[in-house]
Amino acid sequence: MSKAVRKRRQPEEARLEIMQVAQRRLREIGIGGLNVADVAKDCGMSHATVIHHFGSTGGMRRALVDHMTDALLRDVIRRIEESPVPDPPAILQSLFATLSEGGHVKLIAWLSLSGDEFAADVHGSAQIESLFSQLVPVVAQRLPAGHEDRLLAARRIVFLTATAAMGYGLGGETWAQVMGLSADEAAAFPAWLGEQINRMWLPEGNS
Amino acid sequence: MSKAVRKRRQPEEARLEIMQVAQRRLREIGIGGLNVADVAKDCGMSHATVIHHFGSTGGMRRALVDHMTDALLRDVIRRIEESPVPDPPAILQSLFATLSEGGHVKLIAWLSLSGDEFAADVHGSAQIESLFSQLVPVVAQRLPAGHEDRLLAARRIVFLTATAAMGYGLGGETWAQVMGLSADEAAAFPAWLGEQINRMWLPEGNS
DNA sequence: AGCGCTATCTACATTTATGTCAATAAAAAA
DNA sequence: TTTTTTATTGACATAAATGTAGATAGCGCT
Repeated sequence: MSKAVRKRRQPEEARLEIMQVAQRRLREIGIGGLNVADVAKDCGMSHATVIHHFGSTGGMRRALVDHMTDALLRDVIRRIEESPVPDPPAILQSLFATLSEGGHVKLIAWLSLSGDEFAADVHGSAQIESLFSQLVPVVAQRLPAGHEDRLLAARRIVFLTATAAMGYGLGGETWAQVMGLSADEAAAFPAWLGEQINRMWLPEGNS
Repeated sequence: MSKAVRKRRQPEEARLEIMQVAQRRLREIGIGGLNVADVAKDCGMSHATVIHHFGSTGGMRRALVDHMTDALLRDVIRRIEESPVPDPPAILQSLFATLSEGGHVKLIAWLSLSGDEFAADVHGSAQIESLFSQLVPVVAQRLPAGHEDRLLAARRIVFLTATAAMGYGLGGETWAQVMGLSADEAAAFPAWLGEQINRMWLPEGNS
């Protein structure tokens, strides 16, 4: 056995690479892919190095939750901010697209299946709360006077968008297949949902 | 150490008890709760017994996927069948409630995070496909002529109900909190969604 | 060039999880 | 009762994952 050539990184670099590899493995392999040995191998380093940087396997996983939470947050914020300012339909479509994207849904699913393992880790909620507290009024402004409580209605619309996006990202293909939607039709679902939400901007009544 | 008093069960009984305990552990502890040693301890038996009945840890987990898939299927079918026959809103509310319920969402999340581990295990899809192929027309019949393709619209409505339910069950509380919905308001979300879907039965147009 | 720091490595130790086996006991059958 | 069957068990064996420690080598600094 010849001695391995060492690739020495800056600590931040190494941590980042490990996080990226781990995230990819969570997406492609699942939770079973998150052991130090295999993550390290994928990074081309020894598992001792991973432990050096994160202290333990649990440390690595907690760091990954943080990393992915930050990424989710950043994506939501970025996609919302770069959309034309007062255009709720576009904003909601962005939100849907962002949340249903593979990696983010895996994070949510992982958290929901991890018991209390990462209980204290939903930090950043302050940031995202302030984001939504800005977003909700924008949506509310477009609602007609017919709604008795426009703020509540806006919250519900955003909430619907978020839940549908997560469900869509989680088991969308499977359920689409089961209930007879073609792949194309399933892919068109977000746009259709957008239209339906648009209809909520119309006055209520006329049964 | 006194010898343990053995409780001898019928094999079916033992398997069922193990499945129930494992299912509860998946709900309450997460994937980490699905090792033979701890499941066995919760059942009050030795881990060798669990292996005797399922062959291996993987065997136990595969059996659990089957067990929970069957339960999901049974619940969906039962709740739909016991609702007043041609009442789409009630049926969709039932579907939502069933799918968003804790245990079932955990199954879906687990499958989505398990890579190919249970690839060949979505059996029963024949049953559930036939179920939805009956359900969709019932929904479609209530749609107004305004819809160019009522069957497609019905599929989308059912699909929306299913995806929203899963997202709601998966991360509902968290997102509700983040976007400023009170617990009560979040709990009222399914009913609100039902109303919105009802509005889809109204004629389109009048922008 | 020489020095210090530390990221990285290999090799080992430890812990945890899984799987095996022969003995045993509970229940059914004879 | 005796026999047969097999669910159950404890003790052991093995495998897999995690963690530890000392040595080393890459890189910045002087």
